[in-house]
Amino acid sequence: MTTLDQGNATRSRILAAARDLFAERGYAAVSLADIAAAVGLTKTAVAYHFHPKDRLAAEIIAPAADDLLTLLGARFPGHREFLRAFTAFAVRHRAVVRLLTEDIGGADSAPPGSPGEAIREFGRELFARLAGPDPSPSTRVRAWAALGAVQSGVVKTMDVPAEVVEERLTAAAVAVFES
Amino acid sequence: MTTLDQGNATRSRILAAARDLFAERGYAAVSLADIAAAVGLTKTAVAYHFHPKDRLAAEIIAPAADDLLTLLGARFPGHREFLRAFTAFAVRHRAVVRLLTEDIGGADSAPPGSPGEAIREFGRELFARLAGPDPSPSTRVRAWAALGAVQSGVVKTMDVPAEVVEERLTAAAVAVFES
DNA sequence: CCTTGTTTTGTACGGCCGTACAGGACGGCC
DNA sequence: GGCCGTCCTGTACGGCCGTACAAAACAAGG
Repeated sequence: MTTLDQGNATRSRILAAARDLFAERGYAAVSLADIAAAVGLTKTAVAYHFHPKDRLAAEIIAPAADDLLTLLGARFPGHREFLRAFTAFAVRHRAVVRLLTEDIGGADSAPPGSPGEAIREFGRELFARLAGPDPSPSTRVRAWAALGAVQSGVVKTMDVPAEVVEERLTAAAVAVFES
Repeated sequence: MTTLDQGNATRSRILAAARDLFAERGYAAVSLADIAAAVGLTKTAVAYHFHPKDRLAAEIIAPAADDLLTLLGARFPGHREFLRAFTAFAVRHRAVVRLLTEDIGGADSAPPGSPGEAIREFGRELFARLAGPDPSPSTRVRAWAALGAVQSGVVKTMDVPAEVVEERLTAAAVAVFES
């Protein structure tokens, strides 16, 4: 805390820029140089603050991951309440939802122990929570469709007010799962 | 056609292997070496047949892109018929749907003229077709949710019989859009 | 047999990535 | 003043990517 925490400010700036870039291009498609250019630094400076690159993703995702963890830990009377809670979560963290679903968890080449491993676990757990144990093929399709509807609806409508998105998507998710 | 079209056979093998690898890992995450290893060749041999790498994606996508084009060219009495046709399309080409939606079209860094450019155009056109001209925020959310439901439902249930998926997903998509 | 064209290999290059390391600039503290 | 920790830069390395190019197998046709 020597230099009046000025470094901590740039840390936040890096974090914000990285979050935006990841949201629109995806994790793997954004290099340290890209982030550095967005903040006006060199890639080495970015690497100095976040070591290794995974820490960037981890730190950006952290709050969302916590929320998701409590969501998975809670119990719900039925699928409606669960879908309501999940949609609220997705809307609240819509800037990072793409990271949690597509990017990092997408490739199955993720080495064990990496953040991608935990994230794919999240996705499967979410599905299992919604579909229940030993789901039928039809239920599996419905569950994935419901999750996909929420994810797509959240990611593609960043400019729409959160309340509108949340309301519409809870209705949509429930409609899918009960179709 | 000198060597009895034996080369054309390996061409197909490469194509099939690449399609599978792309489907499970994504386009950018699969290298020529990976494909070559899957077919038992060197990456140079693969590069000989498909030059440059884009051609692989283009050739794999081609039939689906044609179908999509006719889908976009056709006229439908209402959104139900359109969603039914779109779901049928997605199920029929479910091995490459991921390529058309996530991977190539995902990054906005796609240089003009590349296949990614056309694919993102497809996605926007699809959305515009469903949402109609000058859609309200609510309609936008519903439209993206419906498309996302179909995509997710198709990609995540590769092992489920096509008829089941198609039937369930048309119902789901309609339910979303009418929610 | 010998040439021809296709297919596959081996080797090598340039580019971008994430990372390591040494050093410089700057403020706080003795 | 000297010293130290923080922040940032410059340079460089190794790795993987897609690609280019020369040369080797190889079947087919003269």
